[in-house]
Amino acid sequence: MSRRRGAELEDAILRAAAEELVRSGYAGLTMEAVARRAGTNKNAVYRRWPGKAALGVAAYRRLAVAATDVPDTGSLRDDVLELLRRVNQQWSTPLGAVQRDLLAAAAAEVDLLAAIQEASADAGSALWLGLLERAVARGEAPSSALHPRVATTAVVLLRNEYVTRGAQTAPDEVLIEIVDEIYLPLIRGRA
Amino acid sequence: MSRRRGAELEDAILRAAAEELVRSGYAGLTMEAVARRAGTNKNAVYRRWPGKAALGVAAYRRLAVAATDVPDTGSLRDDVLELLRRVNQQWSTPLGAVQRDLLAAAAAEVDLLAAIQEASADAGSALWLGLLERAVARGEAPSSALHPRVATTAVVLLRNEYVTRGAQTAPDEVLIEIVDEIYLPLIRGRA
DNA sequence: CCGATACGGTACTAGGCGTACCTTAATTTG
DNA sequence: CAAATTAAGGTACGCCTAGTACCGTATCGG
Repeated sequence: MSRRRGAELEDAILRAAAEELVRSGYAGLTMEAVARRAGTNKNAVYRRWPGKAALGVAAYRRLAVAATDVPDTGSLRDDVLELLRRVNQQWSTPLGAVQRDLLAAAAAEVDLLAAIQEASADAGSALWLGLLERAVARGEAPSSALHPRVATTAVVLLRNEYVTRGAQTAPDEVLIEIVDEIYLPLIRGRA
Repeated sequence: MSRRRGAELEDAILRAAAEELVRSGYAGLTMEAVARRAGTNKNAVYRRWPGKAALGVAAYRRLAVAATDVPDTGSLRDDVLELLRRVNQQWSTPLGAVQRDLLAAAAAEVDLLAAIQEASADAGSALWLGLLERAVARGEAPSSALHPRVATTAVVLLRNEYVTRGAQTAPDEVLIEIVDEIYLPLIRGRA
């Protein structure tokens, strides 16, 4: 029997950790179970990651590679609402719960936080800026709306729903309210 | 020696838990230490609260009674910025860190979440709506701006800084950016 | 072929949550 | 006022999990 080493073993551990994450959530993630599922022991894990949080983040990054493609309906409102709905849907999955737990668990270590941010495309402003750029080209929005913090306001407000309400999912009415009562007025107001 | 009972003992436990909370944070809070500091044992604690999260929230509520008074400078921008600065300052204290940890720890139990919300006045929309009402009276804002979600947008964005950046405190430039680039344009745009 | 390196196995320690059980004090009730 | 009930105190658990230590052994590079 061959003994796995280096990258091969590391890969197996990450795969195992990712499976455990979706199965049991971050709270239920145990180093022991990860090692067992990977067919190894805790030593191999601790040689690579300093602790549970770091492993959790590393495993999450492998799960959250699926980048959301940006909708292009020809209407700013529809684009925003659609992207917001996709994000909401993604956050409603067990993976979204994992992300939130991880965000809380990694709050102490700044580098881990950055790693999570990097992994979740929805957090980046690129998607939202791109969407706005097309609206500007169509004359639906002023170019002064192309501002990172402005662009991501809708998704930030949605995240707040999860954080403060502990919501499993945000109802569609909330998304509509965010778009119609805040995001679009904000874009208008920056003219 | 007299043996404390009922409300008196409950009070001592809550006081002890609050002290432990500011000393060691929520992560370092242990039922054992709380009981010891209160001069009793874990039994008395568990007879009153089902677990660590519930006790933590109850203790936090006793700490966070200090309601922020709303500034009234005569200018919407100054009012908003000032209130935001006060909230930022409050969230920068150890107590703010406790609140964030608690928010994460109580994410599973909805009733606990509600209890935290209730305790932190800054989360409520009343403060922000009151501030806006005065601005409307002065003609600085349209009455259509009097909307709970709109009113609290600034503080929600600030919270996001803490959640996603793990910030100890948000720099003043961020507050200014939130006010000038988002909050005020939003108010304008709702005219 | 020979180190050096890293994996596997196992056994620990340490700490904390939550529970069980019993004794003892205070309070309520007949 | 005595008896019954309620609630504290004391203590010892069971259980789980993080993280560490040690050692034999397979693999890899030179």
